[in-house]
Amino acid sequence: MSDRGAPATIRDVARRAGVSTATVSRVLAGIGNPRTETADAVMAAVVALDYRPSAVARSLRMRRTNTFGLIVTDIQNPFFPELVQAADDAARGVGYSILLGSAAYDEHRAVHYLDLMADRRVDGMIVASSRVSDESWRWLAASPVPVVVVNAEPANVPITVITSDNRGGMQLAAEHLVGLGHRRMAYVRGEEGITADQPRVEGFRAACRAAGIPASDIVELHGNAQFEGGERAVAELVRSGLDVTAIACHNDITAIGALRALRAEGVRVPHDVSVIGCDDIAAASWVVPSLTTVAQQKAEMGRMAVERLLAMLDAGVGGIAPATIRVPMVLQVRESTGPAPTGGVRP
Amino acid sequence: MSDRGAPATIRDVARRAGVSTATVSRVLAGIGNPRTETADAVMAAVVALDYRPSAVARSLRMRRTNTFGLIVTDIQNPFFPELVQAADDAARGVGYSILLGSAAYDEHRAVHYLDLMADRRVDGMIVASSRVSDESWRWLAASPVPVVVVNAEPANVPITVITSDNRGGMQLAAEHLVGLGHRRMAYVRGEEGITADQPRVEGFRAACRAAGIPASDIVELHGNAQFEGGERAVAELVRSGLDVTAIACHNDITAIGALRALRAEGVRVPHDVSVIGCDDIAAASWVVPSLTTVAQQKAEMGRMAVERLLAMLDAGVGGIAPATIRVPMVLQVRESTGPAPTGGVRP
DNA sequence: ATGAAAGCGCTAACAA
DNA sequence: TTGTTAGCGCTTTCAT
Repeated sequence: MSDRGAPATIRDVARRAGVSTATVSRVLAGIGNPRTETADAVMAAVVALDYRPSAVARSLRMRRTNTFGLIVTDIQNPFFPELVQAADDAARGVGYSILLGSAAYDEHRAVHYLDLMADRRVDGMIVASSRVSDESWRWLAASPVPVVVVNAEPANVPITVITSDNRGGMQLAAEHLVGLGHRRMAYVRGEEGITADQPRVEGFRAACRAAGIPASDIVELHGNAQFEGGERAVAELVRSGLDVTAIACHNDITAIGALRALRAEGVRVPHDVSVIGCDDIAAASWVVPSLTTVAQQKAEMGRMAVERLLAMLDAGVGGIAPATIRVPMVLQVRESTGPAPTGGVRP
Repeated sequence: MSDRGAPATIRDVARRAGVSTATVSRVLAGIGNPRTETADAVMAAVVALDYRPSAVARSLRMRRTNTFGLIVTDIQNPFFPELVQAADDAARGVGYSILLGSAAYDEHRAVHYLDLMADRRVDGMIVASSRVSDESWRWLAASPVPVVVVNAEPANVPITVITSDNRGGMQLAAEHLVGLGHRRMAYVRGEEGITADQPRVEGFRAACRAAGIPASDIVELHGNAQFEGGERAVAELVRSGLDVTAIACHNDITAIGALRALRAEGVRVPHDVSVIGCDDIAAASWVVPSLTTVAQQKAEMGRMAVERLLAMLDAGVGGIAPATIRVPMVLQVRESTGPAPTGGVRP
């Protein structure tokens, strides 16, 4: 066998096969026309020694690591795992791996991973985190390694961005509700300053306006993009006696919090009030009633990010100009939305 | 500035500072007593060139990568992200990074990552996936790099294992239900062959037996550790008219499926029937009623796995004997369990 | 078709 | 205190 402490090196293989290291390298890479005899000897030695070429040494020599860095806002946020999986699939398919960093909503950690990935000489980076300082965005944009930003939109920085069409998505949501006859509605916003917050609420309002609904008929509530935020905001709304027939939420987690608050207050969904979310996380189809939502195409975005990176690598320096790609969202109708009741909230 | 194509190397720094590369290396590593003058010159050059030591070159030279591989069954399964985050936190704290692989329930992919991580010369591996062949387990156990297995129990292989006390956990669940007066109960099992399935159902039955409940009062149903499995199994149970006052489920996702089926059939939880899950995923507190469950200490396990790896590294070859560490589970009482009704399922 | 040798960027003896 | 030098394991000219 092999494993006597240190792993076998290419020299061990060469010696055992009675050839030079160059030949071993060539045979393994499928370069040139080695004599069958030679190739066989090499392969035999490889098997006998359980030889695995060191990716470390190869990276040093080749000046590429075949690795992409991927930084996400928070791997515990159910939005990200699907993106990560898709990116990894796409990368694996072309011989790349993903080095993952979860910033856990902390800017310092995001910076830590930025540094880490630079140190590790990743061949490209995907930054799917909005918790990044302007300074870091500029640093990234100026970096010689290809960078793709996902679901964040650094202002005034020339960098490639792939993002869901948040505005268009929430327009879809509003149109869906309006189509069901809703006119007096509430909108629970996400956290202040979060990238998607502004475009989403704007899209919602724009579609309402287009439908002839006065802006004053839309009441804005403040959530925090978390379960508790949605729960609290909607509980207060109900207790304050405001009568709306539909509630749109910044994201699914907020909407699920809203569902719970409505349930607690004895408001039936969708009979009395309709609820719509955004993102389409797994739990959206688990809750009762299951949540109508506008889905982000997470897998698609993960795949696109990797493909873009590969294209940039392929094109070399300055080959591909930074662009912003807006991925459409798609309406996912489930049980939590229905026709507007003719009376008020509590018939 | 710096970024003129290739990143600065230690030689660039040395030249600019007017010293040798060895001195740069020492100053940066804080070794020896460099003259202030020298140190200053080096640091100045480092800053000027935005020099970042190449982790690749360092790894080659040091024969360690400061990286741990972590393979999970499926990053999209809500159980894993918390484990991953905790492992990463623990690793980062001591200068290590985590190279993540999500096997997506596919044995081939698991093997792919095993190979990948061996090629990358990770300093240790955490395998949190039960979808690994016996052959791979043996290969891992024989590997010179430290390995810790999480939540899987390879048979007859000397390897370090950290696992939740599944048996004890489900005993807690049974005791909780029995304490509430339940005697006729159902248990929805997980997928056949899944590691935790057997111990969990055994623990449940053992506690029931200890409470004097005849085995025939416990009806076993077959799920698949997914939402649909729980939903289907429980829907059939209700329609077949079997009257139980409590349903224990292999995991939370199954239990959430069960909740939905009960709701659809008009069975009230916990008034008519109590439901208890296992794992404690985030969605357990989002559903209505929120789910009583037995929590796995995922973060704790992630942390322990890294600590163990570090200890093994520290101890050197054969320093620490393989052991199986069983982490206790903890009962998390929420809304889905309550006193057994005096009548049958439908009062 | 194959081998010798240089070198990727770093660290660690060993010298001075 | 600092410099010189020899690799770590691989790929790739350039010879042969």
